[in-house]
Amino acid sequence: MGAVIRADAADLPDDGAPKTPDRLRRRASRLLSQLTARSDRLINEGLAQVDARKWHYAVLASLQDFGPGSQATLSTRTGIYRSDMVGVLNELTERDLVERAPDPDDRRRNIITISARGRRHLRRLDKVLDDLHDELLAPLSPAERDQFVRLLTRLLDHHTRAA
Amino acid sequence: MGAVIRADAADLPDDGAPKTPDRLRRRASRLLSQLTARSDRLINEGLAQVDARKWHYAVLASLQDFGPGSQATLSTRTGIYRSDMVGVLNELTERDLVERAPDPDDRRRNIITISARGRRHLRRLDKVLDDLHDELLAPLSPAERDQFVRLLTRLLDHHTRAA
DNA sequence: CATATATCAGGCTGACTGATATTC
DNA sequence: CGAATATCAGTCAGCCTGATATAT
Repeated sequence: MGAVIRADAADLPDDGAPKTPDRLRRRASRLLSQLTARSDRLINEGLAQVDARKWHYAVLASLQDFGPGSQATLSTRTGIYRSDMVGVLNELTERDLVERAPDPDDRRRNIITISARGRRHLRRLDKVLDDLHDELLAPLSPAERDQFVRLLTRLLDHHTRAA
Repeated sequence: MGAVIRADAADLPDDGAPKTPDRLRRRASRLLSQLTARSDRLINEGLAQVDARKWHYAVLASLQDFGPGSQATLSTRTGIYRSDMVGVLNELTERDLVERAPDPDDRRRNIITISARGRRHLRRLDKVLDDLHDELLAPLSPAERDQFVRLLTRLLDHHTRAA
């Protein structure tokens, strides 16, 4: 056999294709959104089993760790949009996990307080979330999980401050 | 002064609150979804300036790197849902970036092919995306960016195979 | 007056489900 | 017949904008 005839696309003038065609798999933005989709589904399904949603956790933990606050305060603390906060608090008050009372000093505000039931519920949610995150981060060693969280935090901080 | 009176919440019996109240900031799932929101916005806005969306990139890159394929094939290659693929391909054909032709061998199928214009457009998109990812990953060193991508990939692989 | 707060109505994107007609 | 394909209709959550009424 003489010279091999090479006619496949890989030998045509490079028209922008990388040698290893994994640009689709290596784009951080794509990895992020795909992984987040899985993560969200995992967390949502897990929390649904204890009649909760991730917003519930965010609000309850914020109240427990930083004390009562107005809806606007909670909004910035949790990252939930002010317009979506109403619905979340409706769900939480329905379940008697928080109390929503008008602020006597500033009657524009509501003051949101966590209830005893809310504190109990929060402890439960923290356990559930620990397990779910164990599942989410299963392939990583403890050190790698730390590293991962640190990298995410640095990126997020950069993009929240810069905004 | 005798014994200090400690009455603030930090000294009450621990009711589930960690000593450092950063559970909200440390949950990988929350970091992921918040960072992804920023990332998606960044990418979408950047691509919008060249009349593109991220699905466009996914389809074009998949065609360029793996060759023509049916819509079902593209769907699995890109992660775009079969039901959403129709609309994406409509946008791409409108712009003459791909061609959609019935498969003579199996008339259920359409065969999607990238056009010369599509290849040019893809090169442009790759440059735009390089810049956008530079912005997205700005706070990380090259080694850290690699590490980040590797961690994301391992997690995503784990959760896609397991599914 | 401008500002802040809570609320409501709605848009847009992305992920996903289910049904249907056509073809294999 | 069952299975695959492309298409369409529509749900749902998350993020976000804008308007409004009320109070500061």
